[in-house]
Parts: sequence; C-alpha cells; structure tokens
Amino acid sequence: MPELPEVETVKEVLKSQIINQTILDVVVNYPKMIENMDYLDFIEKLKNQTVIDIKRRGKWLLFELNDYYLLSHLRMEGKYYIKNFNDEVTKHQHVIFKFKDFELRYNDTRKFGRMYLLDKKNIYNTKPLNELGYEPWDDKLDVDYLKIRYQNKENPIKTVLLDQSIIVGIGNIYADEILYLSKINPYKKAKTLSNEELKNIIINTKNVLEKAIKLGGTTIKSYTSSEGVHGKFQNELLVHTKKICPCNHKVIKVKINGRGTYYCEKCQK
DNA sequence: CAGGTCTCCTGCTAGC
DNA sequence: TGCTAGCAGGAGACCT
Repeated sequence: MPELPEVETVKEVLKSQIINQTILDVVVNYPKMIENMDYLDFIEKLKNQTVIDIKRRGKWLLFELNDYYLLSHLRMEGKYYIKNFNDEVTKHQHVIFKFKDFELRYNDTRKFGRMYLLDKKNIYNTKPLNELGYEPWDDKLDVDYLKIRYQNKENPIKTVLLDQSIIVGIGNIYADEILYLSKINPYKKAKTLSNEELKNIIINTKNVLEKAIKLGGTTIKSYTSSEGVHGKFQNELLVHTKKICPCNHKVIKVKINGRGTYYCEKCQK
C-alpha cells in the first residue's frame, strides 16, 4: 500500500534506472489501466519519447517526457520492475515499456493502479492533479489552513487525514502513526481539533513521512519499491499493526469508515 | 457541500 | 483437509 514515502522511494529508484532512456515500444495488457485515452493512442504517443525527469505529486508519479507527462498512481499494489526482454511476462504485468536494453514493467496484482498521459502544459491544473492539497512540506500548510479546511468536517480525523484534497500523501498506515504521535484519538471530529492539535498533526506528518522516506518506506504486505528493494520503516511503526503500545497499554484495532485503524486509548485522547 | 456506500480487483486466511 | 465468505484499502462514482 504505497503512501508518499513509498512513492518517493520508487521515484528515486526509477530515476537511477530510466532517466534519458527512450521508450521504443509499449505493451498494454490491461487497457482499463489507461484512464484518459484509448490504449492504442497511449502506445503511439509514447513511442520515441525520452524520460527527461521523474517527479512526484502526492502519491502520483510523474514521468516527464519530451512532449507529455505520464502520470502513474500505484494505488494498493502497483510496482515497477526492470526486466529483460526474454523474462516471462506474468499475469500481473499490465503495462510494459520497452527501452533499448531492458523493459520497465508495471505490475499490479489487483489492477487498481491508473495511468494518465497528459500534454505537458498545465498538468497541475487538470485532472487528476488539480484537486490535490498541499504537500506536507509546503509552507502554506499551517494551522490556519487546516482550521479552514476542517471547519465543516464532522468526520473523524482519521478519515479526514486521508483526504488528498487537504494534505497529500497520507495513507492508512501513516495516518495512524501521525495520530499516535500527536496523541489524538482517531475518532475525534476534525472540526473539534484545537490549534495545538492541528499544529502537532502538521509537525508529526512531516516527521513521520521524512523518517519513512529516509528508511525507504514501509514494507508491510506486498509493497516493494522495485524488485528486491524493501523499506525498513515497518520496524519503526508505533501503533499500526501493533498489539501493545510503548506505554504497555493494549493497542486497539477498530474500523473507521471502513479503514483498519490502530490506536492506544490511553495515549490518544 | 458533506458524507455514506458501492465499486474496482485478486490473494490470502479465518472458520466451518 | 478443502472450500468459501470475507477482508484488505486508495480513490472515484453515485446517491442522499
């Protein structure tokens, strides 16, 4: 389940692998994955495009090409593998980018991932990037901003933290960690949070995500940034998937708006 | 506008 | 032991 740190890790690994490489051909085995055009157009447009840079916006990967941006969202299980031409294509490898000496294959067991191919100009003002909130390190992400965005939110803060139109990059794992570090009960309504609590959320969001990026992300279930690359942040998790809180109190697992949520009743008020 | 529910998918597993 | 219902969850669609 890639969240911001995992996507950042994938981005860095991919940069070391495919920058300045030219796409010679593309194979799309699962056309529904291509969101904004027919897959045949997608293939034609990508031919002879060179990878100039790779960026990240929220949980989106942005491949900058000569004439386009290729956007890729890994959703739950998306992964990129570098493979040789004669390596067997497995049933979960849905999009294959052929370069001169190797292939980049997009692997996604549950087929939730999506790709867009956009004209280069105004990508941040068009779907799907146009409704994203601030990056965790954006100066504009402050208490006043959250106050305004949360003022009508009756939903639990756990749910609201996952809202990508407010802050990008937080997924289910890090939301639990952020709330734990901020000592906030996940059920607390977003609109009722104090300035102090909002401040803590901002600080802890940055801290948790920064630390996770340094450790290459979290490997809990099926996520790997590239074959054989595993994150180490799972060793640092304080509540998510835990049974006992560092305070020795039992960690509770509940469902909040359908999402598995771990928290400590004693530490999080 | 806000929020609830459903949907997309497949692999794994708890429980019979 | 073998089968299956249920669960996992990011995000958009759709409805209230």
